[in-house]
Amino acid sequence: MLVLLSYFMKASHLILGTQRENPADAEIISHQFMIRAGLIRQVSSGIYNWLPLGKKVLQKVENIIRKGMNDAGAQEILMPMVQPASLWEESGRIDKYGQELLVFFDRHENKFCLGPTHEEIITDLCKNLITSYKQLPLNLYQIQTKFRDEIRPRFGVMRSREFIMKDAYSFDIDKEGMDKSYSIMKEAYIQIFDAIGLNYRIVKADSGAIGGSDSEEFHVLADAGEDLLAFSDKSDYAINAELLAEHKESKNPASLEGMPSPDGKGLLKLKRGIEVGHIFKLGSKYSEVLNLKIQGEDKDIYPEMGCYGIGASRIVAASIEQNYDDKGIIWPKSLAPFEVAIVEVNQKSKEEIKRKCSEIYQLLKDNKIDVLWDDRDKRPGVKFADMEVIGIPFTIIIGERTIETGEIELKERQDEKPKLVSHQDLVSIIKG
RNA sequence: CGGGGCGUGGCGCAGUCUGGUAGCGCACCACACUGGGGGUGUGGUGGUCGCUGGUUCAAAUCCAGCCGUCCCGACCA
Repeated sequence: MLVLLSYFMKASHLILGTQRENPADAEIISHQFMIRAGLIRQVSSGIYNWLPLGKKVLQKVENIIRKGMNDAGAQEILMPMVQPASLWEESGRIDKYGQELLVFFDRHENKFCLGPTHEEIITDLCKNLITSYKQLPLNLYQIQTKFRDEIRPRFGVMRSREFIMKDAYSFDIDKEGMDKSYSIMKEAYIQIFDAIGLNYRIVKADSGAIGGSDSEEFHVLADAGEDLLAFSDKSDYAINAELLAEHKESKNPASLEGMPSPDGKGLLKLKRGIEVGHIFKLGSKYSEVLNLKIQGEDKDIYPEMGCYGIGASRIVAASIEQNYDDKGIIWPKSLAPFEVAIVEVNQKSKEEIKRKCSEIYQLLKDNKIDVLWDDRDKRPGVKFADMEVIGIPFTIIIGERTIETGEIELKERQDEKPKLVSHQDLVSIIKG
């Protein structure tokens, strides 16, 4: 019996955690809907619990990233969240990161910090792991919780202190190799963000505190974005507006609108974006300062490194900022916590309704479709509203109206009314 | 760190000015009705009013200090 219950993904057994009212302290859309749809609950400023539905979405993001990285030849590892501060002293970044680095002491009075990023750890790891140039090129990545003690965390998981990030690090014998690793990662990122299915852009970026030369950012376009991006209306020139403003000296980014594009083609247009990915060429900065030296063909070399981040938890919020309506979240199919919901209407009056739900549920399961069966003893309006705020792409409605006809009512998230489809077509329509 | 809010059951709020038995809506539990867009009724559960100290016969309410949290700014991915 227990096996049977857990096998069925029924709403009556699932912690949905939906709320009818907006929490008072959530300002932006994604934060409001993430709480109302039962994805997250706040623990402390910039620190969140991920509830079952939120965790499911997050896992979908992670798996798309994982596949893209593996396909590109990167190897997954897991590094510790707790790092000895001595490594940060060695790299000289303990001061540069400053208060954003959360420092503490263990019982032996040794100084540690919570990892905001892992250049130090991975470089140190490779000192023992990589001994010959023949092992290069190499790309190692992890998907893990990061902690940055933000001055002002805000907007839910958009700018939180604790967040889930994929970070990858490449090692090459020379600059040409690094350039190649960088382009492979850029290509992998394009595949990953295409697979997620959000509207995004790649822009030139500032390499900031991470250091290094070339760097590009991947932005999900959304009005709530914290970054301003500048595009040429005639070419594919695109840059983080803040960086361009710096080059132009003391211009504020918003004033760039309508100015000539620096590549000489067309005029600049501005759009807001949420940074969800960032790729850097680091060079030998970290390998030198942390003394990662490996044997080359004829002499020792410091590997040329690159690092590549994707904000997994931020993507969840960014997706919502880009796709929502007054009823709630609208997920792309790639991220939806369930692909389809079955809403059981008027369930008490007829035994056939329950039987029909069970039959459809089984059909979908057999076709590997991720389905939620809303079997709760609630009024239809409540169920519809919940499925809509959660943002499930399809809803199948099973009730007295169609129980006799054999047809199935299928409603897409953004449609007002359901369509009647045949039993045979159901699976192919949902699979799209 | 500067400026501005807010802290009262899980959520949204009233009550604070003017001290006198902690309230409302939603959610939750039970029963009945209801049953295709957040339904109705009856009866319930649940709160040291952020914390500490002070004033007072009496403090959610007045005073002081502290803490938490949100927004704007500086900063940052």
